[in-house]
Amino acid sequence: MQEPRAIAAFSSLANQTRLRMLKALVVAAPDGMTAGAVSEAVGASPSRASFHLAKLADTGLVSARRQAREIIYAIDFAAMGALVAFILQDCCSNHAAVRACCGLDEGQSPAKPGSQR
Amino acid sequence: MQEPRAIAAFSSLANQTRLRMLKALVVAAPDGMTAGAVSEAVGASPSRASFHLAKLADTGLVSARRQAREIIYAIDFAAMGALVAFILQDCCSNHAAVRACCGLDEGQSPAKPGSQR
DNA sequence: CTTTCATTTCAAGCTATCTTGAAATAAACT
DNA sequence: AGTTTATTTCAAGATAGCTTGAAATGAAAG
Repeated sequence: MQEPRAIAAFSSLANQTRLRMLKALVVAAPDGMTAGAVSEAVGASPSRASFHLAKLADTGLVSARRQAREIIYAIDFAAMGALVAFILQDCCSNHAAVRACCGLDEGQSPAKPGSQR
Repeated sequence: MQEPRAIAAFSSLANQTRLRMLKALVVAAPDGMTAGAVSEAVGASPSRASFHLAKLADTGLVSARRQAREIIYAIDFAAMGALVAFILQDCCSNHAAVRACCGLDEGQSPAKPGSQR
């Protein structure tokens, strides 16, 4: 991931509505949600939801596909992973302190409670 | 890390000048750099550099301390790590696909070349 | 106590982003 | 063809963020 795309991705995440959309889409993964469902989930008008979903799709953090009358948005975990990799590698030069702070490098289990930090 | 702080942090990273400052500060870690040095490193006027450094400091991604006439900025790796943790845990619910995409969960060595991805 | 150096603060103008509601598109159904 | 449902696009106004250069602060040195 290059700098311009990373900046666009960070910009996408720097908004409450979009962050909440993303969280809803994580819960709904890998199936995704219709634009209307996302709109309801975050309490935004259809037009406003469309605006923010378009931004998330532009940056590649989510994908969009039409299914009959509905448009289904789904999170792209690979893109999210690439963004994390950008922070870790490009920004922080793989500095151990950064990796340590997010509970990595000490075991493989993704969600072991209490083991992070 | 809570949502508002994460949003502010993403906002900080969503800017070329600040991203480059951060990279310079990673290289200069853990000592840090004077505001003037950062200013030169990214090719920004003192006033512009001060504006962006203040933003980075506000969000806690960098720290500032006065040393005689100079002000020394240093990256806060813990804060960077907390932001990565926010993406991984709060945003992505520790989804394995995200962790996999950044070369984690397959070995502990932080910077082993060729082993990531 | 004035000068010098490093940095910040301020005010102005500019650009980008967000919100709102109305109108347009797209697909299915009658 | 006309209607309904789902979503996007558009235009307008509001808010936030960026850049610039000048003025102000803070700290050391003569």
